[in-house]
Amino acid sequence: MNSRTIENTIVREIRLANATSRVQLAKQLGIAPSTMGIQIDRLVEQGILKESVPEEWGLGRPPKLLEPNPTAGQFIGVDFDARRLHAVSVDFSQQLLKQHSRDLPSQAKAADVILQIQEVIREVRFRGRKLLGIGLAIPGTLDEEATTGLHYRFISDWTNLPLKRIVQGAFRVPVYLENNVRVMAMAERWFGQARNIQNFICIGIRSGIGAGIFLNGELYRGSGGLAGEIGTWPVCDSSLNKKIQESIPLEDIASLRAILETLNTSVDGLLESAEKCDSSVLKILKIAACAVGRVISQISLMLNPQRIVIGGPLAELEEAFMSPLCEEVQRCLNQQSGLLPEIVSTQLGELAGAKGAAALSLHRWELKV
Amino acid sequence: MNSRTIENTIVREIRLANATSRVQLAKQLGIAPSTMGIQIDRLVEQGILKESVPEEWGLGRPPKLLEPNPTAGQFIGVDFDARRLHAVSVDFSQQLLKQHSRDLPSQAKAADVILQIQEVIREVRFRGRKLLGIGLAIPGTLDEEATTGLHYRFISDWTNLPLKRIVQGAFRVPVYLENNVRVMAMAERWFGQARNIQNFICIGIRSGIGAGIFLNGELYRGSGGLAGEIGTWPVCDSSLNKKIQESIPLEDIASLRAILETLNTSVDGLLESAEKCDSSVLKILKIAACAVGRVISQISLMLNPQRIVIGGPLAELEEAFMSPLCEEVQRCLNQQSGLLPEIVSTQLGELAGAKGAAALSLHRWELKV
DNA sequence: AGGTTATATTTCGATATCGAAATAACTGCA
DNA sequence: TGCAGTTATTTCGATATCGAAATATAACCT
Repeated sequence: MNSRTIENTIVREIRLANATSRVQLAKQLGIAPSTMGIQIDRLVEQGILKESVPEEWGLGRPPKLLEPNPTAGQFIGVDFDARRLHAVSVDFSQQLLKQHSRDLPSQAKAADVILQIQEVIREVRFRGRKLLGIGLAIPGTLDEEATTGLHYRFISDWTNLPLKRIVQGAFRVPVYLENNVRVMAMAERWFGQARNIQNFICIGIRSGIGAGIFLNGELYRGSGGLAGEIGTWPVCDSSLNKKIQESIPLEDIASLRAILETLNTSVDGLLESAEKCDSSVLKILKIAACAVGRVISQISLMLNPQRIVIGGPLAELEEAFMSPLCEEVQRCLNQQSGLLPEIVSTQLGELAGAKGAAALSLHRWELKV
Repeated sequence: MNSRTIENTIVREIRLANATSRVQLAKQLGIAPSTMGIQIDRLVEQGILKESVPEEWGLGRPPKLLEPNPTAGQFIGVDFDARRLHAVSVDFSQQLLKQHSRDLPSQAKAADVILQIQEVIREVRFRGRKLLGIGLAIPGTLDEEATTGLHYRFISDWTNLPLKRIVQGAFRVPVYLENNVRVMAMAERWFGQARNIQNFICIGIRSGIGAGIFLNGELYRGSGGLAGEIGTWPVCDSSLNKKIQESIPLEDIASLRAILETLNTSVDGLLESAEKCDSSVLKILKIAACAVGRVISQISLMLNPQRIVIGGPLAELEEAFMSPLCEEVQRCLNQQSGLLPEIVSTQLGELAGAKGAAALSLHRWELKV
């Protein structure tokens, strides 16, 4: 139990609480106020934390509010899939410094992608702030220790890549990896729709479909790091499609890729025709929404989450996608209202993954001994 | 942070580790060996812990092994459903002291059951050991704080019963409640098939079907305490029964109650004819096993647990039930071997619930300030 | 202005924890 | 028997934490 352990705990707690006082922190962490005073004074002196005065205050001595000191350093986050790559830098208080997005060449090889990742990290790096860490949101599967990318269907030779070692070697700062759906879930938890929610599931619908899972307030990875791989979840509902007798994988009905292929259009084309209420488009979207809704209802039976956050372009389609999805969940759980989760769509936009990846490195960051 | 907090943590750690040394404990809890020495000495002096010598030891000074002192007190556990009630008392080191089982009158009312619970507690109470706590394994649903039984289908007026208050009032010791499938899961975790397993699911197949869930090494309850209520999980598989087009609830295919009703027999009758390989019985059991198997495969996609433990009478039927169940899981997950969980049946017998309930109170027990 | 109430923070002696070195208890070997 | 090697535990001065009381800083009231 390093003496820095408690200091790191304090910094993390301050990040979660936004702005709080010595006494509040002492209570929350079960530490004597006098001790907390000593620790905080040291952190302020080191430039890690910053004091500020509250706007309004009622009775009693007003607290000196504590926040992370923006100038203490910067973190960089990178998010990508087969088509596009996003990077951001944020300061120590998680405010955006620079951002950059670029398309990847179609048929890009793993080696190309890794080079581009390093390029954009240099691109968004902010002069004059010490770089403290890098977070990477990785599509596909990772090994259990989150050091190596195992497999990603949409980049042909993406197999067993020791990404952590490569990027850490290039930039000489701690590098943290996580699956991109889990990064989205962390982003929702830290600054999105799942703040202060202990049990929630973030479902990302893009090329594939995956789930990021927070239970008992903690990210859940599964025993082999494969939790949330619901793309192959078998869906069968004769009411949706009379021809389907056997169940088929969720990803083949409801992923963005499957829908775009069926309709032979682009993401923008899809969103546009959905807005225009094109009936054939609406029908396909409704089938997809119902499939996702049934899976959510089954997940809710098992896990009774408080909230479900839907991510990806389809989540923006209120009428065409989210409504039928919610109705289907309600229909499936009609007998058991206690199990009905709140269902919301993400509000974080396309930089969510990159910001989440930056936040990942920021939350994992630790004061050195 | 009470000074007793660390002592309670030490006692819990010793229970998990069976027999261990001061140095080992210090390492595991991140505490200096010198401090651990002081703490342990005090706990031994208080009669909470006991020292013993290791059987064999290689190089170096042999450790003084530490275990819970049996004479420090006793705990009582009670487990019941609509038909039958089990109670046990265990000493401070979790060894069985007394046990008692009895049938409940059919059509028993809630008030009767509560009286019987108190009776069997008096019955198994061991003279001359201080009673330190009581654990109750409750069928049906509980409120989130685990103080009140909300509903249980098979006892007619079992609604909103403040069981914790009632039993605590009668015996003046801490009383802990938990859903009976979760208690089974805790029993597997502490002294069953799931020792040292961080992520596992215990599926109990009795009158109903429920799941007890351990993730990241902790019991998971869900945001309303309803996690694991998989009885109504929709199962549809046209290969099992051509007539079924719409999905039907898992409990209506695979619960003990459903199977006994279909075959019009008793539990003993079922087990007997399954041993004799009665083909109509085997067919029904295979349908049930496949249904449970499909649900397990879906759960595995989501949660990637390391192990599944099956509880209830059917778990004893190796050929007739467990084999087809495992095959179905394998078939459903064939593409993704990393997701395949180990599937085992419980070995704890009919006292599992009562022993688990006693262990619940024992693990929750704390040194007073 | 001066007192009262309420809340946050600091002060300071008592206690707990740490870390490194010393000691204890064993095996194996000469 | 004596000594080297190994691991567990204890010793002891330095440091950290605690807890209760004192102090600081505000609003509110008369």
